[in-house]
Amino acid sequence: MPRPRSEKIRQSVLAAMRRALAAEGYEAVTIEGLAAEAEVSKQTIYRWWPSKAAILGEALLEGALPGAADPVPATADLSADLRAWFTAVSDGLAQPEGLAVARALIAVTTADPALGAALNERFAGPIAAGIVERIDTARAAGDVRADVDATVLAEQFIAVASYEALLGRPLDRDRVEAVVGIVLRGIAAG
Amino acid sequence: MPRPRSEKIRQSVLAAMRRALAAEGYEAVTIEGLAAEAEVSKQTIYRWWPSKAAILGEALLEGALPGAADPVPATADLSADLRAWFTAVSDGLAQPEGLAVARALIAVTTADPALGAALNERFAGPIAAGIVERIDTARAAGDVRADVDATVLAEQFIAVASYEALLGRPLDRDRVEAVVGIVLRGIAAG
Amino acid sequence: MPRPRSEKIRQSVLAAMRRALAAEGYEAVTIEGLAAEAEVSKQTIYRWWPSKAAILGEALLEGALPGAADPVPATADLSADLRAWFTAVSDGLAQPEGLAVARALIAVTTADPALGAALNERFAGPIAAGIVERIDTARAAGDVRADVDATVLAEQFIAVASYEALLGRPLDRDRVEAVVGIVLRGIAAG
Amino acid sequence: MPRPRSEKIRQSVLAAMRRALAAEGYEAVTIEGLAAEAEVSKQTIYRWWPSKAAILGEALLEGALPGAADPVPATADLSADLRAWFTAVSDGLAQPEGLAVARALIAVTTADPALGAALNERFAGPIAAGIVERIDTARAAGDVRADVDATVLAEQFIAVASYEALLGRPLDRDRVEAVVGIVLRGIAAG
DNA sequence: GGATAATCGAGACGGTACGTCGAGTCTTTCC
DNA sequence: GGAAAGACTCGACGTACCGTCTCGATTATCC
Repeated sequence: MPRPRSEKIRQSVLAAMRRALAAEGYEAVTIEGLAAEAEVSKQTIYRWWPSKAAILGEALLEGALPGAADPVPATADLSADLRAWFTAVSDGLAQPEGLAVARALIAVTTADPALGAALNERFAGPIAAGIVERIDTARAAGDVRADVDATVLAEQFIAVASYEALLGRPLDRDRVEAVVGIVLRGIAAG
Repeated sequence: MPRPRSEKIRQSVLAAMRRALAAEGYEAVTIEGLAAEAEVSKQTIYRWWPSKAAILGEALLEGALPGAADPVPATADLSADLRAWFTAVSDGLAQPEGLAVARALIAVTTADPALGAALNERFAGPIAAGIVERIDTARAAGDVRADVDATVLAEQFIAVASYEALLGRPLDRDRVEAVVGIVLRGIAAG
Repeated sequence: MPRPRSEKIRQSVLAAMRRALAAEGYEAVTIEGLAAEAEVSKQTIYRWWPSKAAILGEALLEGALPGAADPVPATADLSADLRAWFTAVSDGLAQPEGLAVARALIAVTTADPALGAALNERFAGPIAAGIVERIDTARAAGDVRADVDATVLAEQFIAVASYEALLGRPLDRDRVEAVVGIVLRGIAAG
Repeated sequence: MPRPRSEKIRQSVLAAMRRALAAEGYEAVTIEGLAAEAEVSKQTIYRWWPSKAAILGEALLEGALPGAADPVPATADLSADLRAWFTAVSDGLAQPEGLAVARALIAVTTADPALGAALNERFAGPIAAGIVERIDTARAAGDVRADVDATVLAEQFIAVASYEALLGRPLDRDRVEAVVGIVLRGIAAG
């Protein structure tokens, strides 16, 4: 009997969050401002989301996520694949929205580590999984040493990307090359 | 001619910042709370520091900084040296204060990228320099490939440490081992 | 649609103002103190009143006002009537609250002449009107000279009362007698 | 042996007070502003004056005081004399500085009745004395009834002037005429 | 002609209040 | 019952003056 939650409202709040994120940065976003921007009452926001961070999480889940949208290619050439993928990620972080989103994710995590960890799991998890899978394929093909921990490696890429986003200093071609080069040699089969 | 600035007050504010950081996290720190904790008037804080972040910066410059206090050893064994250093850094981030400080640094950077970059330069810079120096020594000794960019490598370590601090998931022995292992093989001479 | 303004809060702020006025005097009244005393948030006060003076004005409009409560009697004896009325006014100013209110009115006026003039119009106006009316009646009865400006006369009484309130030196019987005596003779019909 | 108090400084503070009074009104005057304006240190002000009001008092004692500078004329015509004097007083209150000074006096009194009473005694006293003297002369000449209390009468004039200053509505020719007319008839000998 | 002692400028300092902002919660009315 | 509108409490913001407190640096006097 009760009136169902309005999907339109939900979308307009998430959209407002995405816009605000790019425009002012996560810390500067206020629930009040979001409500005004989305033409929704504060109460409605508080009814459906427990925190600003939760809105961010939902907004990211539904919007384009830099990195998430970049699946690791799987040609026969591991080196070229990683290079291509990492380049795509860097390009994503070079876009204003991509940078804003990544930073927002970092900001949330410093404020609420538990939630941050959950969000991270949600977003970085699949990315890491993609890399691990690609490495495993390469290992099966004999291109990668048997004792390499693919998880550690995936995290290394993610850490570098995250750090560069934090500093707002996206990696250029050369640095991508250098990072991939070092790591690849580190894991290449004897 | 006027009464000189009180060094005692300065120290007590910085100490209050360090205590608050460990106890509540950077975002939860309040100028008002700081003033109360340091038994100093708000006005005095506003007179000498332009922002919460500036206090943090100064507090870090004068207090123990995790990582900064850990110089890279320089024995004949590059592998052992990096392992020892990175272990020390990880241990620093496993301490509550070390973790709090690192997270605070990250939080500041998301809120004010320019200032964050400056602080980062100030703190991460010397650390990176230490690593670069160690690598160069190793290169001179023929242990490292000539074409390796030591700067990229240093940043890789810092990025990993930073990312782990962000997630509050300090590296254990095995992960340190894995990271150093991969990187080392990646740069090892022929 | 929104929740309506709370009348209870409004009353409790006005009451706090009246209490504070009598206890400490207008200048010593603080918005912060008012909020605490009325158990209301500062924000709520700022939402509804633009200034301390505005609260005072409203408080007076609704509370007992010395002088306002004393209508000019209208027996056949003009002299007795004015004497009785002016005695009542003096008695009002001899009460602590009456004195506090009168002084507050004066204090507001020195700080914000425009507002003060408005308040004065609001409070002194009706009083003056009462006197003017009584004089006109007397004039019709042939007790007062035709050329007397009743307005000037009314203001003379009010000015004396105001001045005595300012100095906190309420008029005693004899002075009331003297003032009324002089004025009455001055206006008596030939 | 010690260096004596600087008269120059004293004067410059008093001058600053007079200027500030006319420019912003008594309540808006701050010790800090006074110090800046007079190019004197706060400490020096606090050394020599216990309060803002004390500075005002001293400034008035030495500066031109409206009314104080207007002695009651003493020709043979009491009516003309009072008219002339009260006109002069009204004119003084019509000047910006005169008005500012009178209002400042009133403001001080509402804030600190005791000090206000003292200042009033100091300033209004001589004026009242002048009127009383003139009335007494007139009485001796048989122009004024024997039973008239000259003090009450003097205060009546002062009260009217004060009230008009408070409201910032200086008396014009006609009102001066009306006030003096009523009072004079009220005290005229049989 | 120094020594000396209070004056003075500058401004640091602990307070108190200012007026504003946003976080969350609550209440009313409309749909 | 969902939603808009906005009243309400709370806590922090950054600012302005208050009155007190050091600090040199600067004079007048008096030996």
